[in-house]
Amino acid sequence: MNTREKIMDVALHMFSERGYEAVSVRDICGEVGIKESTLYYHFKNKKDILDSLVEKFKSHIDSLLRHVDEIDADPDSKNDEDKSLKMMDSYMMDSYLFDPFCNLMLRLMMIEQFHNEEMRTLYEKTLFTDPYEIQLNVFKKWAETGAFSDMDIEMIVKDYHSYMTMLTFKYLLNGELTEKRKKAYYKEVHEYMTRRFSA
Amino acid sequence: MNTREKIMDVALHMFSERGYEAVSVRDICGEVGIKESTLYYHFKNKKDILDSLVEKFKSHIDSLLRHVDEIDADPDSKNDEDKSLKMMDSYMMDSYLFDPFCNLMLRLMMIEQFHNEEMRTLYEKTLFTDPYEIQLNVFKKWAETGAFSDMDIEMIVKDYHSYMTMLTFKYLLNGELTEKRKKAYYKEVHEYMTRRFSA
Amino acid sequence: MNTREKIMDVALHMFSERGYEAVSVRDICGEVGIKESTLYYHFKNKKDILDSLVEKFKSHIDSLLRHVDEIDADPDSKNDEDKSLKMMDSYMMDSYLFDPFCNLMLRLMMIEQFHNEEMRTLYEKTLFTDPYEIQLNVFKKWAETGAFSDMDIEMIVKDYHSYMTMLTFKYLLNGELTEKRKKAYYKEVHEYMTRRFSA
Amino acid sequence: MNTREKIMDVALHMFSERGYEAVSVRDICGEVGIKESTLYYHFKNKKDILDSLVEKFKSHIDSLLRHVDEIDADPDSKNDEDKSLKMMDSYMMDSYLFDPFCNLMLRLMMIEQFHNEEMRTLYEKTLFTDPYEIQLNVFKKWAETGAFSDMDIEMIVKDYHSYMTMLTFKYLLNGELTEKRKKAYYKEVHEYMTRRFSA
DNA sequence: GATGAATGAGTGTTCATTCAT
DNA sequence: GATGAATGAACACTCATTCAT
Repeated sequence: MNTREKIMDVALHMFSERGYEAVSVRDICGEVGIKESTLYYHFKNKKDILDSLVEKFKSHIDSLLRHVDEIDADPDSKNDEDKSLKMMDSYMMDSYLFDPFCNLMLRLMMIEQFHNEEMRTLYEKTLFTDPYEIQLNVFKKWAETGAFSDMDIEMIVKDYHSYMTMLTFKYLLNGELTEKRKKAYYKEVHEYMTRRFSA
Repeated sequence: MNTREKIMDVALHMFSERGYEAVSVRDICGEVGIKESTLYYHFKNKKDILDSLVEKFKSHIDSLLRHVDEIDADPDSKNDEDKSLKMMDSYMMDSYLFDPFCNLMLRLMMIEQFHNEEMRTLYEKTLFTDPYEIQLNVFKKWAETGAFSDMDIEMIVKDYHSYMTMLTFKYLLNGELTEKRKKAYYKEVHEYMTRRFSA
Repeated sequence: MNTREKIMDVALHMFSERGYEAVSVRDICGEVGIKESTLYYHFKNKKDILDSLVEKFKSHIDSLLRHVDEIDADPDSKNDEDKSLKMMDSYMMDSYLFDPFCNLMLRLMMIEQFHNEEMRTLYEKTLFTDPYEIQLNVFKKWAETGAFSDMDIEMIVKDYHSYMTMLTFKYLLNGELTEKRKKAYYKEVHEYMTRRFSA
Repeated sequence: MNTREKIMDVALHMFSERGYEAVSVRDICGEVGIKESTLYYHFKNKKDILDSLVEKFKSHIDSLLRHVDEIDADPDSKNDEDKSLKMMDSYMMDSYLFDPFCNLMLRLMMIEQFHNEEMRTLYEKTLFTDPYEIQLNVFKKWAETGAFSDMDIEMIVKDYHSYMTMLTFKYLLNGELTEKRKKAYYKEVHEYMTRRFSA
């Protein structure tokens, strides 16, 4: 990890805990182990660090969304209930929420959304709009296997989406992201899946 | 509204939008229309404003929880499906979330919870623990009318709780709390209630 | 002299010697004997000090120009060659150029005029336009005594004006304004006056 | 123009507009199109750029003064009133004042003279002492043609000198050196020459 | 109740300069 | 010849706070 990456890493950890404004350039540099003047060789100003993080996050989720489409298009996944479930889990958990970078970005967005229009847009898209869209697609594929009728899909997805969203806020965007919290989240997800879709 | 109350009001609006640290004593005084030295007549220091807000919030929700118990204990509400539903609505909407003071406090807690233990505790209690507890009680009372079997209650409450929580984050703790967002929230609540509990 | 006036005084001395940009707020405060934060109680920012100086200078020369008009209108000064001469001297020396505040402001304007439109306008007005105008008026009054024909006035004033301007730049806006330089200026003025207008 | 010359050229333009201290090494390099570290290959430090400019200026005026002497010594120019006039014009206009390099150096000296002894010495010499000396010599040569008596020379030169000095400050060391200003200067010079010396 | 004046510590940022490559 | 990366010192300015009035 070069200096520029180190700065972004440290900054994200601090921003996502205390908020952008409350973190000083001094704080970041102290943790990275460089002088403040050095930071300004790598970034135009403090805002530029935030912008770079947002840019990185955007390309992260772009490649993620592309990846999700590819999985959907995978012929092997058809007629396979299990795979669909795994896709959904893995989509939510591994990529958006469990990935350290994305998880911290989501926290940062939660903090900043109240006074930063760009952050709010991204926050809504990332936590509400995109997940619902993806989940809807997954369930539609699943329905093609005859698992449930088309008529029920919207309701099923809405329930599923709200349950996952609640768990996300409760376990993954709250306190530190410990293994314990991840497990608790994982356990509740599977309880829900079993209750609703197995048997 | 006297000066002390004005300070708290202005501070809350600013804190809940930009976070405690990012708001300066200067900002608050400028908006209130007093000199900074005057603020220190009314509050020991900046932290004291935050503490006073938290104290006010705590007594707010205490009286609220007492109020909820009273309603539950109201003999007229028994055997009355409709009233139970209204209680639930009114609990969520009028008190916790629609009340301007509480809504702003919840936003502040969302922002501060990541680095302030006291705020996190309050945040979890107010948005996850307490609501679930209350909702569980309401559904238990409702079940006594024979509306649904005891076995289903936990699942029903969990689904209900997650749906309301998701809607809260999506509509009431996101952007400015406009009438439009309130209406959208209200509409989705009623759609859910109808789908699940009527007929 | 209160703190605000002290700041302006010290700032002017420094600005007029090293230029506005080259003088730091630290420099000024160090000389005044206050902390930098105190300066910002009295002035909005560094530029505000400069603006206040310019404002003070403008009202200075405004009252000066009014004063000059009054002298012109003084009935006792008519038909009195000597008085006219003294008026001219006193106008140039006592007010614009010898007055410590104005002299330093002129130096500051000399320095800043090359990159500051407002300063350039003031510089041209104060050193070229206004003096010529005043001198022309004085000579016109003088001509009414029959001292010289109307036809010659323009030439006489132009010569006089250029001589005084040169002496100003050579003696009063060059190096420190010492008594020695004042005397040298004074001497050359009188040599010129004698050569041109006596006998 | 090689890099070293480019740096000096850009630096002079900036120094003469905003003053030495107010111009940063960054500013210069940005305009030249090199990195700051590169500048230190060509110059020891920032001061070295200024010193090099001063050195260049000194050799400029040295060769200029030699050139003036040569013209004086030119046998063809004797007994030729017109040529004398042209000499004077060309001395003032073409060399010292109209030449872009010298003009900018004079501006820089005007700015720096108040706090830099070396600059002040050069400023006085270049704008007051040398011109007067040269003008005196020119008029002496001219007087040898019988154009005017020796007794008047000093007065004539003083008047001429002060007029030219005033015009220099008014037109050539004020604002940007545009063609318009050059023309205005030129016109006033010729008006003066005609008024004083023709017919 | 409120304010004018002050302050030490801290804010983000720019400065001229160095040095290995 | 030129640059990428770094730095200590300085920059203008804001911070929460104090205290006499």
